[in-house]
Amino acid sequence: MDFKIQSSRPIWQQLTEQLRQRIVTGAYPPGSRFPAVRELASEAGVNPNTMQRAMSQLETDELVITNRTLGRTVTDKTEVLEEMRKQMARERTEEFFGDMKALGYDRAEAAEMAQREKENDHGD
Amino acid sequence: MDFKIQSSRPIWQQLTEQLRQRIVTGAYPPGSRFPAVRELASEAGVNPNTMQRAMSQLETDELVITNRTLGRTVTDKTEVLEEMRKQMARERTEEFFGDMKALGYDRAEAAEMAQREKENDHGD
DNA sequence: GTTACTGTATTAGCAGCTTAAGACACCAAT
DNA sequence: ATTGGTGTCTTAAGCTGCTAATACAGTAAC
Repeated sequence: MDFKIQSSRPIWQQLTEQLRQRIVTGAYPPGSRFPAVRELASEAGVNPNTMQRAMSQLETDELVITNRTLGRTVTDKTEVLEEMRKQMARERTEEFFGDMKALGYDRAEAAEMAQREKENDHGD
Repeated sequence: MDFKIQSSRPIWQQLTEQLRQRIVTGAYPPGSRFPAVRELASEAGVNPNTMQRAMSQLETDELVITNRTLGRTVTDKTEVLEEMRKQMARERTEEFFGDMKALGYDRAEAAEMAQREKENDHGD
């Protein structure tokens, strides 16, 4: 799974979001070693400074623990991870309702649309 | 309904989106006079140049017609408006599925989550 | 003709994001 | 002791977005 960057938003914010997703979905297993700044910067094709800024946010979320000279480790508190994952899903869903409301669809109509569209295979 | 601006994205893009939403939902009725650049800039609290940039996008969408010195008019093609509204709704729904997929939810689980969350009243 | 309102264009300056190129302190392995 | 890998910090440069202030051309009302 590559990093997907679009130009309209700050890169470091997009990287933070996608790193968060990788962690809560187990792409970087709980308790395991987290990749180095320079390594992920190379993978994403961005400057190490930019990746550094993205990573520093993960600490605030308590998703990683930083040992100044030893690298980072993914948290091993699986309850925190699962709770964060559910919370992010709820936020996305509320954003969806909010966007649909701006288009004139109430919550029931929005949910119905999701039910209808889920069948249409938009496989990448 | 006020304009809602967040700092992380270009203001003119956010304004364009919200103007589009207003038009397709009939907040500015089909065929009616569209507000002036300086007027909407004042309402949104942004520079006229920024609002100008946002409005110029609406012309590409054929949602407004610009008469160089007479102001702008909302299109009277209601079929275009309704089709655009449905298209925007489908796009939002697909974005929702995409975001949820990144969190480990397939399309069925995402739709189910929308069904479950739609009852919770998050009234503003 | 004068006034007031349109959209549009120009110039300048400021702030934030990103990159580039380093440098430093700390730790582990050899 | 040396080497290599950590996170972190600094400085400079370039780009884009946004604001501010101003100007211009066309139209309508009087």
